[in-house]
Amino acid sequence: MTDAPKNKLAQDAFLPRNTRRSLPIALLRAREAVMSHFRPMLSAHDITEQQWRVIRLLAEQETVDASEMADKAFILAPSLTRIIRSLEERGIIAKLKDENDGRRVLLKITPAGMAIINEVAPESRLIYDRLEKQFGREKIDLLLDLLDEVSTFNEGA
Amino acid sequence: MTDAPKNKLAQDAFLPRNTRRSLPIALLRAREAVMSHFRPMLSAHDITEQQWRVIRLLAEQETVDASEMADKAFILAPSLTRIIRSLEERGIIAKLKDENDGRRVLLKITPAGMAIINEVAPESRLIYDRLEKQFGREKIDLLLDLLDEVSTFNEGA
DNA sequence: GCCGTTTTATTAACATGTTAAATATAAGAA
DNA sequence: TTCTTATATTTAACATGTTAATAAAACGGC
Repeated sequence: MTDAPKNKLAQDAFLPRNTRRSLPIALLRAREAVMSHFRPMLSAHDITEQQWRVIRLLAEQETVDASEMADKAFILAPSLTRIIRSLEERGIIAKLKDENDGRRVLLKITPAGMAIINEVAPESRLIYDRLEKQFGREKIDLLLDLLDEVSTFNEGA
Repeated sequence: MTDAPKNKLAQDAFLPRNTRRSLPIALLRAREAVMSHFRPMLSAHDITEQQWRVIRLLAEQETVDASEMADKAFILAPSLTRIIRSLEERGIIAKLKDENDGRRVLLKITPAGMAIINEVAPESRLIYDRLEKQFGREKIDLLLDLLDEVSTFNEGA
Protein backbone atom coordinates (compact mmCIF):
# COMPACT_ATOMS: atom_id res chain seq x y z
CA MET A 1 0.00 0.00 0.00
CA THR A 2 2.98 2.30 0.39
CA ASP A 3 4.23 2.24 -3.20
CA ALA A 4 2.09 3.39 -6.08
CA PRO A 5 2.53 1.20 -9.17
CA LYS A 6 5.34 2.56 -11.33
CA ASN A 7 3.68 1.87 -14.64
CA LYS A 8 0.67 4.10 -14.16
CA LEU A 9 0.26 7.28 -16.13
CA ALA A 10 1.45 10.31 -14.22
CA GLN A 11 -1.37 12.79 -14.63
CA ASP A 12 -4.44 10.98 -13.39
CA ALA A 13 -6.33 14.24 -13.46
CA PHE A 14 -6.24 14.21 -17.24
CA LEU A 15 -7.49 10.70 -17.69
CA PRO A 16 -11.00 10.18 -19.02
CA ARG A 17 -13.75 8.59 -16.99
CA ASN A 18 -14.18 4.85 -17.09
CA THR A 19 -16.12 3.52 -20.04
CA ARG A 20 -19.35 2.99 -18.17
CA ARG A 21 -19.55 6.68 -17.28
CA SER A 22 -18.36 7.93 -20.65
CA LEU A 23 -21.28 9.53 -22.44
CA PRO A 24 -20.22 8.54 -25.98
CA ILE A 25 -19.77 4.88 -25.07
CA ALA A 26 -22.86 4.84 -22.87
CA LEU A 27 -24.89 6.08 -25.82
CA LEU A 28 -23.34 3.43 -28.03
CA ARG A 29 -24.07 0.66 -25.53
CA ALA A 30 -27.65 1.75 -25.02
CA ARG A 31 -28.25 1.99 -28.72
CA GLU A 32 -26.81 -1.47 -29.30
CA ALA A 33 -28.94 -2.89 -26.49
CA VAL A 34 -32.06 -1.48 -28.10
CA MET A 35 -31.15 -2.50 -31.63
CA SER A 36 -30.29 -6.04 -30.60
CA HIS A 37 -34.01 -6.54 -30.15
CA PHE A 38 -34.84 -5.35 -33.66
CA ARG A 39 -31.95 -6.63 -35.74
CA PRO A 40 -32.91 -10.31 -35.90
CA MET A 41 -36.41 -9.40 -37.09
CA LEU A 42 -35.12 -7.00 -39.73
CA SER A 43 -32.52 -9.54 -40.79
CA ALA A 44 -35.27 -12.12 -41.28
CA HIS A 45 -36.82 -9.72 -43.77
CA ASP A 46 -33.46 -9.16 -45.47
CA ILE A 47 -33.19 -5.50 -44.66
CA THR A 48 -30.72 -3.59 -42.55
CA GLU A 49 -31.56 -1.16 -39.84
CA GLN A 50 -30.67 1.79 -42.06
CA GLN A 51 -32.64 0.45 -45.00
CA TRP A 52 -35.65 0.13 -42.72
CA ARG A 53 -35.29 3.74 -41.64
CA VAL A 54 -35.48 4.75 -45.30
CA ILE A 55 -38.37 2.47 -46.13
CA ARG A 56 -40.51 3.41 -43.20
CA LEU A 57 -40.25 7.12 -43.91
CA LEU A 58 -41.67 6.41 -47.34
CA ALA A 59 -44.65 4.83 -45.67
CA GLU A 60 -45.43 8.09 -43.92
CA GLN A 61 -44.80 10.38 -46.85
CA GLU A 62 -45.58 9.64 -50.50
CA THR A 63 -42.43 11.19 -51.97
CA VAL A 64 -39.33 12.34 -50.15
CA ASP A 65 -36.25 13.85 -51.71
CA ALA A 66 -32.82 12.54 -50.81
CA SER A 67 -31.85 15.52 -48.68
CA GLU A 68 -34.95 15.32 -46.54
CA MET A 69 -34.47 11.57 -46.26
CA ALA A 70 -30.86 11.97 -45.14
CA ASP A 71 -31.99 14.47 -42.56
CA LYS A 72 -34.89 12.51 -41.13
CA ALA A 73 -33.32 9.06 -41.26
CA PHE A 74 -30.06 10.52 -40.00
CA ILE A 75 -27.97 8.93 -42.71
CA LEU A 76 -25.09 10.71 -44.41
CA ALA A 77 -25.44 11.47 -48.09
CA PRO A 78 -22.82 8.99 -49.34
CA SER A 79 -24.39 6.16 -47.35
CA LEU A 80 -27.82 7.14 -48.55
CA THR A 81 -26.68 7.07 -52.17
CA ARG A 82 -25.61 3.45 -51.74
CA ILE A 83 -28.73 2.48 -49.83
CA ILE A 84 -30.96 4.02 -52.49
CA ARG A 85 -29.10 2.20 -55.23
CA SER A 86 -29.42 -1.10 -53.40
CA LEU A 87 -33.12 -0.68 -52.59
CA GLU A 88 -33.86 0.42 -56.14
CA GLU A 89 -32.06 -2.59 -57.62
CA ARG A 90 -34.15 -4.81 -55.40
CA GLY A 91 -37.35 -3.11 -56.54
CA ILE A 92 -38.24 -1.86 -53.08
CA ILE A 93 -38.17 1.83 -53.87
CA ALA A 94 -38.19 3.92 -57.06
CA LYS A 95 -36.30 7.04 -58.02
CA LEU A 96 -38.15 9.92 -59.68
CA LYS A 97 -36.90 13.15 -61.16
CA ASP A 98 -37.93 16.44 -59.65
CA GLU A 99 -39.34 18.46 -62.54
CA ASN A 100 -38.63 21.72 -60.76
CA ASP A 101 -35.07 20.95 -59.72
CA GLY A 102 -32.90 18.67 -61.80
CA ARG A 103 -30.48 18.14 -58.96
CA ARG A 104 -32.92 16.46 -56.65
CA VAL A 105 -33.79 12.80 -56.45
CA LEU A 106 -37.30 11.96 -55.32
CA LEU A 107 -37.96 8.63 -53.65
CA LYS A 108 -41.15 6.61 -53.64
CA ILE A 109 -42.08 3.25 -52.26
CA THR A 110 -43.02 0.45 -54.69
CA PRO A 111 -45.72 -2.18 -54.15
CA ALA A 112 -42.98 -4.64 -53.21
CA GLY A 113 -41.70 -2.12 -50.72
CA MET A 114 -45.16 -1.57 -49.35
CA ALA A 115 -45.46 -5.30 -48.80
CA ILE A 116 -42.29 -5.22 -46.70
CA ILE A 117 -43.64 -2.31 -44.70
CA ASN A 118 -46.85 -4.14 -43.99
CA GLU A 119 -44.90 -7.13 -42.74
CA VAL A 120 -42.22 -5.34 -40.74
CA ALA A 121 -44.12 -2.42 -39.22
CA PRO A 122 -46.38 -4.52 -36.96
CA GLU A 123 -43.47 -6.65 -35.78
CA SER A 124 -41.42 -3.56 -35.10
CA ARG A 125 -44.29 -2.05 -33.18
CA LEU A 126 -44.61 -5.17 -31.06
CA ILE A 127 -40.95 -5.15 -30.15
CA TYR A 128 -41.04 -1.48 -29.30
CA ASP A 129 -44.16 -1.86 -27.20
CA ARG A 130 -42.55 -4.67 -25.27
CA LEU A 131 -39.47 -2.54 -24.61
CA GLU A 132 -41.66 0.32 -23.53
CA LYS A 133 -43.61 -1.88 -21.19
CA GLN A 134 -40.48 -3.34 -19.60
CA PHE A 135 -38.66 -0.07 -19.25
CA GLY A 136 -41.56 2.18 -18.49
CA ARG A 137 -43.15 4.81 -20.67
CA GLU A 138 -42.30 7.72 -18.40
CA LYS A 139 -38.68 6.70 -18.20
CA ILE A 140 -38.47 6.47 -21.97
CA ASP A 141 -40.06 9.88 -22.34
CA LEU A 142 -37.61 11.32 -19.88
CA LEU A 143 -34.75 9.68 -21.73
CA LEU A 144 -36.00 10.98 -25.08
CA ASP A 145 -36.25 14.48 -23.65
CA LEU A 146 -32.71 14.35 -22.36
CA LEU A 147 -31.40 12.94 -25.63
CA ASP A 148 -33.16 15.66 -27.55
CA GLU A 149 -31.53 18.26 -25.36
CA VAL A 150 -28.12 16.72 -25.93
CA SER A 151 -28.75 16.67 -29.68
CA THR A 152 -29.61 20.34 -29.88
CA PHE A 153 -27.11 22.25 -27.83
CA ASN A 154 -24.31 22.10 -30.39
CA GLU A 155 -24.26 25.83 -31.06
CA GLY A 156 -22.51 26.76 -27.81
CA ALA A 157 -19.30 25.00 -28.83
CA MET B 1 -61.32 17.49 -45.50
CA THR B 2 -63.87 14.81 -46.23
CA ASP B 3 -61.66 12.36 -48.10
CA ALA B 4 -58.62 10.82 -46.52
CA PRO B 5 -55.69 10.71 -48.95
CA LYS B 6 -55.76 7.46 -50.91
CA ASN B 7 -52.07 6.95 -50.90
CA LYS B 8 -51.61 6.72 -47.16
CA LEU B 9 -50.83 3.47 -45.47
CA ALA B 10 -53.93 1.78 -44.16
CA GLN B 11 -52.96 0.75 -40.67
CA ASP B 12 -51.70 3.91 -39.02
CA ALA B 13 -51.79 2.12 -35.71
CA PHE B 14 -48.86 0.00 -36.83
CA LEU B 15 -46.66 2.84 -37.94
CA PRO B 16 -43.61 3.71 -35.88
CA ARG B 17 -43.25 6.99 -34.04
CA ASN B 18 -41.66 9.92 -35.79
CA THR B 19 -37.91 9.95 -35.89
CA ARG B 20 -37.48 12.47 -33.10
CA ARG B 21 -39.29 10.20 -30.66
CA SER B 22 -37.69 7.01 -31.89
CA LEU B 23 -35.29 5.74 -29.27
CA PRO B 24 -32.75 4.21 -31.69
CA ILE B 25 -32.50 7.35 -33.78
CA ALA B 26 -32.58 9.63 -30.75
CA LEU B 27 -29.61 7.72 -29.35
CA LEU B 28 -27.82 8.03 -32.66
CA ARG B 29 -28.45 11.77 -32.88
CA ALA B 30 -27.32 12.40 -29.34
CA ARG B 31 -24.18 10.39 -29.85
CA GLU B 32 -23.34 12.25 -33.01
CA ALA B 33 -23.96 15.59 -31.30
CA VAL B 34 -21.51 14.64 -28.57
CA MET B 35 -18.90 13.18 -30.88
CA SER B 36 -18.98 16.19 -33.19
CA HIS B 37 -17.19 18.05 -30.41
CA PHE B 38 -14.41 15.48 -30.17
CA ARG B 39 -13.89 14.36 -33.74
CA PRO B 40 -12.02 17.42 -35.05
CA MET B 41 -9.55 17.23 -32.18
CA LEU B 42 -8.97 13.49 -32.65
CA SER B 43 -8.67 14.00 -36.38
CA ALA B 44 -5.99 16.62 -35.80
CA HIS B 45 -4.01 13.92 -34.01
CA ASP B 46 -4.64 11.46 -36.84
CA ILE B 47 -6.63 9.00 -34.81
CA THR B 48 -10.20 7.87 -35.05
CA GLU B 49 -12.69 7.77 -32.28
CA GLN B 50 -12.39 3.98 -32.00
CA GLN B 51 -8.61 4.06 -32.07
CA TRP B 52 -8.70 6.55 -29.22
CA ARG B 53 -10.95 4.24 -27.21
CA VAL B 54 -8.32 1.53 -27.58
CA ILE B 55 -5.39 3.78 -26.83
CA ARG B 56 -6.85 5.39 -23.77
CA LEU B 57 -7.67 2.06 -22.15
CA LEU B 58 -4.00 1.17 -22.45
CA ALA B 59 -3.23 4.32 -20.48
CA GLU B 60 -5.25 3.02 -17.57
CA GLN B 61 -4.06 -0.55 -17.67
CA GLU B 62 -0.55 -1.74 -18.55
CA THR B 63 -1.56 -4.76 -20.58
CA VAL B 64 -5.00 -5.68 -21.85
CA ASP B 65 -5.90 -8.73 -23.88
CA ALA B 66 -8.00 -8.37 -27.00
CA SER B 67 -11.15 -9.82 -25.48
CA GLU B 68 -11.14 -7.44 -22.58
CA MET B 69 -10.36 -4.58 -24.92
CA ALA B 70 -13.27 -5.46 -27.18
CA ASP B 71 -15.52 -5.59 -24.17
CA LYS B 72 -14.46 -2.33 -22.57
CA ALA B 73 -14.05 -0.28 -25.73
CA PHE B 74 -17.24 -1.78 -27.09
CA ILE B 75 -15.68 -2.75 -30.39
CA LEU B 76 -16.48 -6.01 -32.18
CA ALA B 77 -13.66 -8.49 -32.59
CA PRO B 78 -13.24 -8.12 -36.36
CA SER B 79 -13.05 -4.35 -36.09
CA LEU B 80 -10.62 -4.64 -33.22
CA THR B 81 -8.37 -6.95 -35.22
CA ARG B 82 -8.06 -4.29 -37.91
CA ILE B 83 -7.59 -1.45 -35.45
CA ILE B 84 -4.85 -3.36 -33.64
CA ARG B 85 -3.07 -4.08 -36.91
CA SER B 86 -3.25 -0.44 -37.91
CA LEU B 87 -2.07 0.91 -34.56
CA GLU B 88 0.73 -1.62 -34.43
CA GLU B 89 1.94 -0.74 -37.92
CA ARG B 90 2.05 2.89 -36.85
CA GLY B 91 4.06 2.01 -33.76
CA ILE B 92 1.41 3.25 -31.36
CA ILE B 93 0.77 -0.05 -29.60
CA ALA B 94 2.60 -3.39 -29.37
CA LYS B 95 1.31 -6.95 -29.43
CA LEU B 96 2.61 -9.45 -26.88
CA LYS B 97 2.03 -13.14 -26.50
CA ASP B 98 0.28 -14.49 -23.47
CA GLU B 99 2.61 -17.20 -22.10
CA ASN B 100 -0.25 -18.95 -20.35
CA ASP B 101 -2.68 -18.99 -23.25
CA GLY B 102 -1.42 -19.10 -26.81
CA ARG B 103 -4.75 -17.92 -28.17
CA ARG B 104 -4.70 -14.57 -26.50
CA VAL B 105 -3.16 -11.34 -27.76
CA LEU B 106 -1.92 -8.91 -25.15
CA LEU B 107 -1.76 -5.22 -25.96
CA LYS B 108 0.58 -2.60 -24.59
CA ILE B 109 1.11 1.06 -25.30
CA THR B 110 4.44 2.17 -26.83
CA PRO B 111 6.32 5.37 -25.99
CA ALA B 112 4.95 6.87 -29.20
CA GLY B 113 1.49 5.87 -28.08
CA MET B 114 2.08 7.35 -24.67
CA ALA B 115 3.03 10.61 -26.33
CA ILE B 116 -0.29 10.66 -28.12
CA ILE B 117 -2.13 9.99 -24.90
CA ASN B 118 -0.37 12.83 -23.18
CA GLU B 119 -1.38 15.17 -25.97
CA VAL B 120 -4.95 14.03 -26.49
CA ALA B 121 -6.11 13.27 -22.96
CA PRO B 122 -5.97 16.85 -21.67
CA GLU B 123 -7.73 18.17 -24.77
CA SER B 124 -10.36 15.50 -24.45
CA ARG B 125 -10.87 16.36 -20.83
CA LEU B 126 -11.30 20.03 -21.67
CA ILE B 127 -13.97 19.28 -24.24
CA TYR B 128 -15.80 16.98 -21.89
CA ASP B 129 -15.66 19.47 -19.06
CA ARG B 130 -17.10 22.15 -21.30
CA LEU B 131 -19.94 19.86 -22.32
CA GLU B 132 -20.57 18.97 -18.72
CA LYS B 133 -20.66 22.60 -17.72
CA GLN B 134 -23.07 23.53 -20.49
CA PHE B 135 -25.40 20.62 -20.01
CA GLY B 136 -25.19 20.26 -16.27
CA ARG B 137 -23.54 17.57 -14.26
CA GLU B 138 -26.73 16.29 -12.66
CA LYS B 139 -28.46 16.00 -15.98
CA ILE B 140 -25.54 14.04 -17.39
CA ASP B 141 -25.53 11.74 -14.38
CA LEU B 142 -29.25 11.17 -14.77
CA LEU B 143 -28.76 10.47 -18.46
CA LEU B 144 -25.91 8.06 -17.76
CA ASP B 145 -28.04 6.23 -15.22
CA LEU B 146 -30.91 5.86 -17.68
CA LEU B 147 -28.56 4.73 -20.45
CA ASP B 148 -27.03 2.16 -18.15
CA GLU B 149 -30.47 0.82 -17.35
CA VAL B 150 -31.31 0.56 -21.02
CA SER B 151 -28.05 -1.24 -21.67
CA THR B 152 -28.63 -3.89 -19.04
CA PHE B 153 -32.19 -5.05 -19.35
CA ASN B 154 -31.58 -7.28 -22.36
CA GLU B 155 -32.29 -10.51 -20.55
CA GLY B 156 -36.06 -10.05 -20.48
CA ALA B 157 -36.37 -10.29 -24.25
C1' DG C 1 -2.53 -39.16 -23.99
C1' DC C 2 -6.61 -38.98 -27.30
C1' DC C 3 -10.70 -36.74 -29.05
C1' DG C 4 -14.64 -33.93 -29.29
C1' DT C 5 -15.95 -29.42 -27.56
C1' DT C 6 -15.27 -24.72 -26.34
C1' DT C 7 -12.88 -20.43 -26.55
C1' DT C 8 -9.97 -16.72 -28.83
C1' DA C 9 -8.63 -14.44 -32.64
C1' DT C 10 -8.56 -13.85 -37.50
C1' DT C 11 -10.37 -13.70 -42.18
C1' DA C 12 -13.93 -12.93 -45.63
C1' DA C 13 -17.66 -10.44 -47.56
C1' DC C 14 -20.73 -7.02 -47.60
C1' DA C 15 -23.04 -2.68 -45.54
C1' DT C 16 -22.45 1.66 -43.52
C1' DG C 17 -19.71 5.77 -41.51
C1' DT C 18 -16.75 9.55 -42.69
C1' DT C 19 -14.28 13.10 -45.13
C1' DA C 20 -12.84 15.17 -49.38
C1' DA C 21 -13.36 15.82 -54.13
C1' DA C 22 -16.08 15.79 -58.32
C1' DT C 23 -20.35 16.62 -60.99
C1' DA C 24 -24.50 18.67 -62.30
C1' DT C 25 -27.99 21.90 -61.77
C1' DA C 26 -29.91 26.11 -59.85
C1' DA C 27 -29.70 30.91 -58.30
C1' DG C 28 -27.99 35.40 -58.33
C1' DA C 29 -25.04 39.39 -59.62
C1' DA C 30 -23.06 42.14 -63.14
C1' DT D 1 -27.07 36.69 -70.96
C1' DT D 2 -22.76 35.34 -68.76
C1' DC D 3 -20.14 34.46 -64.94
C1' DT D 4 -19.77 33.34 -60.31
C1' DT D 5 -21.45 31.12 -56.38
C1' DA D 6 -24.30 27.99 -53.90
C1' DT D 7 -26.79 23.59 -53.52
C1' DA D 8 -27.84 18.44 -54.30
C1' DT D 9 -26.05 14.30 -55.31
C1' DT D 10 -22.53 11.17 -56.45
C1' DT D 11 -17.94 9.11 -56.35
C1' DA D 12 -13.64 7.81 -54.18
C1' DA D 13 -10.96 6.12 -50.49
C1' DC D 14 -10.45 4.44 -46.24
C1' DA D 15 -12.29 3.01 -41.45
C1' DT D 16 -15.61 0.56 -38.94
C1' DG D 17 -19.97 -2.40 -38.23
C1' DT D 18 -21.88 -6.94 -38.82
C1' DT D 19 -22.41 -11.82 -39.54
C1' DA D 20 -20.56 -16.21 -40.83
C1' DA D 21 -16.76 -19.14 -41.47
C1' DT D 22 -12.08 -20.51 -40.33
C1' DA D 23 -7.83 -21.55 -37.61
C1' DA D 24 -5.50 -22.35 -33.58
C1' DA D 25 -5.08 -23.24 -28.86
C1' DA D 26 -7.12 -24.77 -24.47
C1' DC D 27 -10.28 -27.69 -21.93
C1' DG D 28 -12.66 -31.82 -20.32
C1' DG D 29 -14.13 -36.46 -20.35
C1' DC D 30 -12.47 -40.84 -21.12
